Amino acid sequence: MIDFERECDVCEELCEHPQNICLAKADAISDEEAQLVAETFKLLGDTTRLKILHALSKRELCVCDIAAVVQMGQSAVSHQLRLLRGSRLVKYRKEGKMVWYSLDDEHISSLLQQGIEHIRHT
Amino acid sequence: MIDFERECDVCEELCEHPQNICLAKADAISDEEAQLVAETFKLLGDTTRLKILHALSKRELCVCDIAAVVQMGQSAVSHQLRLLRGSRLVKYRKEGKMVWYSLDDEHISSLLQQGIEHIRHT
DNA sequence: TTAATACATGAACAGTTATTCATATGTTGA
DNA sequence: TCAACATATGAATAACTGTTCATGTATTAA
Repeated sequence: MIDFERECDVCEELCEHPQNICLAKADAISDEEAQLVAETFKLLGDTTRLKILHALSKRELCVCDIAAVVQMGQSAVSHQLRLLRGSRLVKYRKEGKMVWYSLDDEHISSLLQQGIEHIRHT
Repeated sequence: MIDFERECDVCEELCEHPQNICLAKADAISDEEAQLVAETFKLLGDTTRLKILHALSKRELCVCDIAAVVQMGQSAVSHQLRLLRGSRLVKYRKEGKMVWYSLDDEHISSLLQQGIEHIRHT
């Protein structure tokens, strides 16, 4: 139970609705969490990466196969894979000179699917 | 049933794995869909917008309340709201000189929640 | 060892994006 | 009609992002 009269430091003046603001602040996500979540969504927010992730959600692929599927240069794909690796959205295993990529968990696959469903129902 | 021997136009040379590529191409999302989905995720991929959407997922808020909650200028918030409006992630209703914003559907709220849960389990 | 292959990476560049500032629009109450 | 207020928006700018090109590393086979 929070005493909003005391808790809230922006509860005066103009159009602002103290109660709303205080309540909203009370259950806002932290800056750090917002940052992390945004970072994840940002990675999903690029056509190339989205196609890569979608392809990987179906099967494990090596880099040059990914490049063939998304029709991009190997370098461009490698750069994107580095970002995806960095945020643990994908994992990889080496086999000789090849590297096989796959999604790191099905959580991602589920997010992806939900995004697709969203645009299909709009 | 697809005849991959005939269907696939990139099934030769180097490291590429014809079967994988052809299968992946077969169930790839279209460029247009990928574009749309990416666009949605891109909107979720910014800290300011994410905070706005998260706040709106709890309750309807007017512009200056949003500005107070996310601690941004009114102008910055308005600009972001325009983007969110444009992709129908939020809806609004006017009441006198104020405008009240809320999420357009709970689909968004659910995506948001899933994103938050993702980073909490990593 | 050497050449070929698969992948990674740094630098550079072009395109995009988020914020700020100034100003415009529209509503309300005096 | 005017002043105050809530919101929207155009322009400018700084920061960021994605691709390409050149090159580097590691692995394999000859």
